[in-house]
Amino acid sequence: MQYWLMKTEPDECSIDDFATKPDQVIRWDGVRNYQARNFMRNMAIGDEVFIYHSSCAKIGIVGVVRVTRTAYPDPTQFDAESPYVDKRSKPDNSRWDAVDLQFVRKFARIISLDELKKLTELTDNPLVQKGNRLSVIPFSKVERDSILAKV
DNA sequence: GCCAACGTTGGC
DNA sequence: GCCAACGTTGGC
Repeated sequence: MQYWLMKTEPDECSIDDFATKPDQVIRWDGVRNYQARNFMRNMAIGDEVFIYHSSCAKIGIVGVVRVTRTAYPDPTQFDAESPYVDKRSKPDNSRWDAVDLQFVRKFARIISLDELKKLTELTDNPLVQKGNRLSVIPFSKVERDSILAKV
């Protein structure tokens, strides 16, 4: 079992999109950063993923989802209508990947960025470091447990 | 809306 | 391979 965190703008995809359809899987596409993509390629079925709401009024960790399908070519990169289209990516040499995710739980409250910054277990985690833009972040079990203890 | 920090691109 | 220019992220 591995642990991860993924950032999302709740206008695009929020924990409520998962919570309102807990039996459905949601394709997590649109990741266009190589480091984040490589982390996605390391995900396994059943891995836990914290959902983090960014660029919004209430920034922080809002719940947990799990991986139901490991990395596969992100179809939006070939979709001319998609804002995520990448004309340099070819179907026989795909550049970007998606994973499928399913709801696990929504926290009773948001664990805010301010709180996360105060957790000593997270001091070295990119999430709380200034200027970090990584949208898929691996978490150790210690880091993960420190967050669940705050819920 | 601002802007610092960052990743990517492309000319050389 | 270097690095300036550019576009994007994301907190404030």
